[in-house]
Amino acid sequence: MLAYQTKQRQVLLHFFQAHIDEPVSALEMMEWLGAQAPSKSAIYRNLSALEAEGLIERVSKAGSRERYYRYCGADECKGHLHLSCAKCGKTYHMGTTETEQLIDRVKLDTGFQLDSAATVLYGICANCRK
Amino acid sequence: MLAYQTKQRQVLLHFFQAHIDEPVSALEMMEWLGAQAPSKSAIYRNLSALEAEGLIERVSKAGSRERYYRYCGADECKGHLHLSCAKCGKTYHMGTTETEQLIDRVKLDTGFQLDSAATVLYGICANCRK
DNA sequence: ACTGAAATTGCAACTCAGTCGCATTTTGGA
DNA sequence: TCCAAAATGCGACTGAGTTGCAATTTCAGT
Repeated sequence: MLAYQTKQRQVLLHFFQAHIDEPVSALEMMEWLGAQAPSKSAIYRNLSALEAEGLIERVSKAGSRERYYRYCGADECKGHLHLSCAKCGKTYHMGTTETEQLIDRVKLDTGFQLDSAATVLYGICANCRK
Repeated sequence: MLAYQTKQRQVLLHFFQAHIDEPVSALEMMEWLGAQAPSKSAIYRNLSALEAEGLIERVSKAGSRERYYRYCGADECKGHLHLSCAKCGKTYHMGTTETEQLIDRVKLDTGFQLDSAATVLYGICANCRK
């Protein structure tokens, strides 16, 4: 009933793990994987499945016609927040301590249990501000 | 060269203003606007233009084939953060004071200048947690 | 308010990312 | 090893979004 461990699924997961924090589209995966890429249908079906399982997450990409996904299953993505610079596009990581403090703050202020893996903070990074 | 004030553009902006914090797609707009809706091309072209101008923003909508946009130009959207509940889908507003404190915290911790209008915090709201 | 160039609209044809049906192959538990 | 459930690959299809172009609208300059 759920999630057979197929070669195609592995290929996609490995690709995501090799591109942590980098939003990727199905077409991009096909291009970079080349001959190793699963069939078009397998890719799209696996992306939907992985999204439903919460292993990857859809992210907005202004202007693009394609769907972009980001890997969220890695330990690197748990326990801290992501900061995405609107200017240079780079993704930064907030420290785990600071993240916990922020989550506690939000919970105290609003009663809201923040999901650090699903949330991305947008703004301008220190480099681009100066 | 930039942004004529056309009836079609107004209709879309008014629609967004009447649906603050509710992500909307082009097809939904057409359906709800009915006869008052601009042509398909005008809608899509205006959505792209408004996005480029920063008046609206694309948001992820899991599983959907359509593009969803959220209005960010309103004063209601400036100066405070949005909290989106992953369970019930409702959007909550963080108080302006709490938002400012949080922005300051992030800047101190990471040097990152948070854009409150562009950022949405995901998690579970107090109601859905109990 | 008249004029005209630039911007926008509406239509219809088109594009192409994503979906679907189905025969074939793979997976993993009994 | 056996086999039913699940996944793959192919190819045809769908439909959200795009584009070319003639007609219309906007708005600054007069």
